[in-house]
Amino acid sequence: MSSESQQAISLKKFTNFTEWFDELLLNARIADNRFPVKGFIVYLENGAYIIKRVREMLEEKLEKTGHKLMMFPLVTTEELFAKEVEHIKGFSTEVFVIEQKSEKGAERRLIIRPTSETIMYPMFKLWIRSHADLPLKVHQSVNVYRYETKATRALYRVREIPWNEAHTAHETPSDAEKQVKEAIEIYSQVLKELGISFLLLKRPDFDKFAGAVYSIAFDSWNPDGRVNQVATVHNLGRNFSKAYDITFEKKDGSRGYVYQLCYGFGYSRVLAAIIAQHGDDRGLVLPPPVAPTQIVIIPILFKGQEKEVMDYSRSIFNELKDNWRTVLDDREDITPGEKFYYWEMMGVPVRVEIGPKEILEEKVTLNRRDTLERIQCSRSNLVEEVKKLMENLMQNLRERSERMLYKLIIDATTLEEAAKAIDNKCIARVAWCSSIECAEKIKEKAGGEIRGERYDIAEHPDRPCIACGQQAKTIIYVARAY
RNA sequence: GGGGCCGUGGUCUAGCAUGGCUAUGAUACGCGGCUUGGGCCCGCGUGGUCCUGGGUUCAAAUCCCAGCGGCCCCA
Repeated sequence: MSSESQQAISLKKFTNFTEWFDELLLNARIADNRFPVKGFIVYLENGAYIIKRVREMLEEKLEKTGHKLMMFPLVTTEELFAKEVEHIKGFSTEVFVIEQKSEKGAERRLIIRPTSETIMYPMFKLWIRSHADLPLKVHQSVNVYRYETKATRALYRVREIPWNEAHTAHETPSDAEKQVKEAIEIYSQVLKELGISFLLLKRPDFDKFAGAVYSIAFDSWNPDGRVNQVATVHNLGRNFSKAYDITFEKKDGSRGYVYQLCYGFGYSRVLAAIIAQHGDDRGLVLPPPVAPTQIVIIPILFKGQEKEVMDYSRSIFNELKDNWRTVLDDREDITPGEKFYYWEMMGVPVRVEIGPKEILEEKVTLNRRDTLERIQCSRSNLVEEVKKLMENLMQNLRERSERMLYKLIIDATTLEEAAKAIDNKCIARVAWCSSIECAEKIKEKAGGEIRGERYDIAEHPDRPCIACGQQAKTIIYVARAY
């Protein structure tokens, strides 16, 4: 299929993203945003299923690399929360607080986690005694709570955030550096298996995680041009271990503070990225690994041949159901055409159509959701064909999304060009001298935020700073963001 | 943080400017019939705190104020 016709299919997604997305969330049973508290949403069966699958994919990789699953409390205290100065500065305005009054009138305030450093690290202090206890790697998939002051947005900016957070402690800076690489590899793998393309960016200093030495972020592209931060990896250095007094005895008998990392993977934002990057104007297009239904069988029932078609459909169903999540849509009150539209909305990767023609020729007709192509397939090698088709579809989703990412990146040499690119829902790639003054100027004139420089590859500036014209130090990406 | 637009059966929507009839239509849903290779058609039926609260008025979905919620723009 040509890129022009692919574009045509996805017109509304690009021209009116918000409406397209919000309608789809409800129609495709992903989430219901009508819960009466701002920023809190209900995950419907398909959204909840996809998140569950993503969680399984991620947790499997975390546990294979030695991260232990634990479950920490929801709350911390004001005292614990305040220990790391930068951290409390970054989060104090957006925490939810439980005010608790005892019968005697004593008051106590508990902080609901906006992230779990201040909950885990007091425990790390108890657990870590010597180098033999290191590295310590733990993770949990939980909701965290942030009182967003900006407008909230279903999946993208919520106040109850489902994510996985991992926290590690290490002996040396180089061990910590290695851990950064491992974390990035794990997240990259999961996103790759979902076909989500992203920019791996080192955030500028002024935008790093509160309390981190530096922050790496995964920014996925979005049809409306606003990048979607789906995951982050933070090297905390010894900022937290000093605040929480997490020390260990080294091999030489001396004591030192541990080096720490924390990294998080946002399930609702990854769900949003799956929908936004792969979906088209007919609805969801789901990567097979996470699709609640991977194959739907639509019998085409002509009068007088109902039994033959249903029998054939059932036997095809039996051949497929052990390998894939398969549904036989035998509803009798709606037409096949209506079923086609319905299951396309739901993003089912492969549709099998079975009518009198297929029975006559011992075939089935397959229809792939990504390109909407029909493929004839003989019954004898059905399972093999479907397997190939699923792999092919997954690869196409991945490549298609990546092509779009690179299409959206526009090199800009002037602030006007950058502003134009961002206005056109693109990501501007510009040279920057690294000064705060120029960062502010870029934000003001170009209308986007500095998201950072590439972490996965080294990009050397071949032109002066876009804002001041002086020697540039780095190539950065500028975009609007969620 | 500042500004703007908006809120009507499950969903989308007309009505609101200029207050006044049983709140419009589509879709969805239920029952029956007819059909079935891309949303078919016919009949009958169900479904409403017009976001919430207060105010103005003989009378409020409509005008005013506040709150809640959604969307957009700016910082």
